[in-house]
Amino acid sequence: MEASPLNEIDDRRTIGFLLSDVARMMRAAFDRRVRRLGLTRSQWLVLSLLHRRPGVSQSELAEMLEVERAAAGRMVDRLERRHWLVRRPDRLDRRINRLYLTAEAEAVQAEMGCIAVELLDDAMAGLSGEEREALSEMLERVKAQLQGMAPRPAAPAPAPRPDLAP
Amino acid sequence: MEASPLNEIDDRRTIGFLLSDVARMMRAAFDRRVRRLGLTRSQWLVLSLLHRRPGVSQSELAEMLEVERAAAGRMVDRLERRHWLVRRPDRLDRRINRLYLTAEAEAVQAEMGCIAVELLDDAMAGLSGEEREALSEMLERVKAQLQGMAPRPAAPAPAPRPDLAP
DNA sequence: GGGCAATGGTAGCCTAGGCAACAAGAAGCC
DNA sequence: GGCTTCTTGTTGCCTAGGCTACCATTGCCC
Repeated sequence: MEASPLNEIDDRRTIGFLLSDVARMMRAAFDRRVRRLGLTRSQWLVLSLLHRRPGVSQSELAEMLEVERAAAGRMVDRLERRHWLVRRPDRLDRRINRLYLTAEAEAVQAEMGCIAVELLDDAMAGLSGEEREALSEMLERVKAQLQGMAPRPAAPAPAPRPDLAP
Repeated sequence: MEASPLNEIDDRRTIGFLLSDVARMMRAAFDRRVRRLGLTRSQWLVLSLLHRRPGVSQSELAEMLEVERAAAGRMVDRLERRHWLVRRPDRLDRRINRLYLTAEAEAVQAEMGCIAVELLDDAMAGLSGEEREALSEMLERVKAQLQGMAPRPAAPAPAPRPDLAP
């Protein structure tokens, strides 16, 4: 690290900036490719999630997206306003909204998935298979580290992911 | 029946999601650590840039941040409103605003730099030096690839101007 | 039963960024 | 000179997300 030519900007080369740059550029590229469908990357993420788990609640959605409940709620607002999904009250617990895709959303969802895969392939074109493997493995480690640094809301439950099927 | 043998896309493990997750978490962690100073990560980025290049124009700033001019302009608005920087008109070109840090900003800038380095160190704690090197090298390659895919302002124009010169 | 804590969802305010349209100014070209 | 074109910056509208405070409902515990 002492070897870094610190005199000027090593800055933008720093992993932190690189990470945020790459993430932003990927989101932008995705949004650009799918704008004609009237959706964004984040919205597609919700759709694809709901496709595989119809009926989740907003809180569950938020947790799966790793996002605040408020943000998830607003996302649902936007998607509902455009008829990509519907909220339906839970029978037993009147606090809960259960979320279901509309037919059109189901139709579009798959197409978006293809686009996502294509984009990822394009973006990773410069990396070999092994490198991609290594990259995602390292990113997972970094993510785990960051999760450990996050402000744990309550219980630091170590392995609370047994089975969520009711 | 939490999908383990699921042929569906690995979802959250996919490099794309990992990237955006990690980037978001790093930004969040940074913001959390420096909120007491009244700044965010993005704002600090501007400050540190202006520290080393006082007098840049907004367009130059936008370019260095790799962000739209509008976004940069609003960032400058916020920072000016809180007296972290000042706009000063260029003598020769009345379109241009030149940007300069205030004294307080200069003072804070360094401290934030330390926090950034600390955070990065924490986040990367699980990676060896070589791995960090490899990671940033790969990210740079991905970024270059994405830049190549971006809508180049110059060339790709399909000549939407059917020659209006008489 | 009744009270209190936890949970689910919403609304308000904030930063951050994209895209598009525009005004003012500067530059280039007759 | 004047006309056209490019640049710089701003504004408006949009998504996206964080944080806080708040309401309604549920559950828990006594």
